Amino acid sequence: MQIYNTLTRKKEEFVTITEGKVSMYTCGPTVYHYAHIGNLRSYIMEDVLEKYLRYTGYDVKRVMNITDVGHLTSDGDTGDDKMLKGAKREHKTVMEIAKFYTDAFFEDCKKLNIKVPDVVEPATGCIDEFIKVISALIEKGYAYLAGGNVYFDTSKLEKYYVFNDFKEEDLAVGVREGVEEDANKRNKADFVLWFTKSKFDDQELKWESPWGLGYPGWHIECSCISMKHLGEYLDIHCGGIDNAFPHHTNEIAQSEAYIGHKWCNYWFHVLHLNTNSGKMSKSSGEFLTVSLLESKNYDPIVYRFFCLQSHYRKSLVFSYENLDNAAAAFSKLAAKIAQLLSQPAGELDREAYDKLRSGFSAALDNDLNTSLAITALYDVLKADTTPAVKLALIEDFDKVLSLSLIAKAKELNSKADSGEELPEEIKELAEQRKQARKDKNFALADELRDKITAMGYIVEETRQGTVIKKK
RNA sequence: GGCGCUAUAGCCAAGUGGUAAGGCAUGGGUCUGCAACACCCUGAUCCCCAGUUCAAAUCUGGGUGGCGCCUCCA
Repeated sequence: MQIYNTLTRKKEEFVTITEGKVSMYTCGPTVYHYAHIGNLRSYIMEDVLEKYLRYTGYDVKRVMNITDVGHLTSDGDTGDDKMLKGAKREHKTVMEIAKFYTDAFFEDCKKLNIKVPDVVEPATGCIDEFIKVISALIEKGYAYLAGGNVYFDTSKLEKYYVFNDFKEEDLAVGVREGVEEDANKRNKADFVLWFTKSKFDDQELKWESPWGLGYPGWHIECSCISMKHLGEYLDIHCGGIDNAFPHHTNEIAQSEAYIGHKWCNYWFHVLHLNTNSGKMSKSSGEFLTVSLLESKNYDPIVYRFFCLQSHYRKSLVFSYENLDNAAAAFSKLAAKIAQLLSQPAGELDREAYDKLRSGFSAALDNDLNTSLAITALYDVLKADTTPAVKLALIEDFDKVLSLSLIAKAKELNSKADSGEELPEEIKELAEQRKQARKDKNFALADELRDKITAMGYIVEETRQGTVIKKK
């Protein structure tokens, strides 16, 4: 499979360190608030990547962290730990907040058919690891103490800016509001490994360390958690594009300084979901969550479908118009499959099956082109072959796409068949309407249809007669 | 200011040198008491300029617009 590697800025053949095995690390969520659907776009695309790797036969071990410490400032916030702020906002303790939003995150994942990674590790569970790695970095001369904090010395590296051709003097320090230059740093690009002193001193979570009571810097957690579970050699590291610098750059710096050799071969970055006014964030604009979409009667899977229709390396604009577009396409797909299910299945033609399947693989082999993979799905539906072949392929594709298409189709069919389960009241109205139509009293028939619709049911005339189903 | 990504029909989007896939929406039609469903038909020379080539949406150079990052936002 070909995959774009941010490290080389090229599409490359994906070759793993150990044949047949993939070690995969994903930057997990911060758990001081709900994830918004832009965050979730990354997790959806990474889920597709993981599932496709498995689909092609790899044995994948995937690790994800949960950031429950160390997020200090944020867009809009001018102080306070974000976790602490969340805790204050909701009158809960920091760990309760973390637990609450971690659960909420995985709830969202479940609704979006995102598989839970093999290992999920909260940062607060790995403090000893952090201390061990930071100590070693100091010993090796890659880190120094200043003003009570431990800093990583980026000048000790041959190449620090691995993703961008930044020149140190071009970095605009403090472009972001609320970010000030730290006078303790020897070099502009140095970053904190361990805090004991910061401008945000009302930290609730602090741990003992050789450098005093404090808490870890933001970047160290991903390096340590990854190495703890996946060892010193990593095949692929995933995350949102905004993490490339400085987060991932710093991860590479500290990891490779620690282990003394190249750490990760492939870097997979998902571009942002934007609104008309720019990047979606937790603090500006409408806070778009999965539950908000649900409250507007969107099936969460429709959002997954929406993401899949685009490519992970393209920024995608979210609007309700675009989501409606996806919703319409999705329900048409489900309806087509529902039709297939009610037909005689016929023979499973192996040749036709293999040919159509190869179209799907070719799409995903090419840098995870999900948009083309969806087209491959449409090709299956249009193909001149038996329902048996089509359904088998749809089921096969769904191991990767995870759109639950067959289940949705079955649901449609069962709704259509479940005339018996309609409330008496509805059945009564339907009977009256049937009689009205027989009498050619269409005004009354329409009135009755409106009544049934108002009660939450849909009335349709099909070739098999009138069908009433729940909305 | 620096660095990077990107620009194809109303919208999502494929395309990696040989004369523009697919989906949604729109419009027209078949079916229907009507509506919906379903089915059929329907649209762009690819941001602009210059160049390379027999041939460019695809390569090169220069513009313009959008997005991201620049030290704790996926």
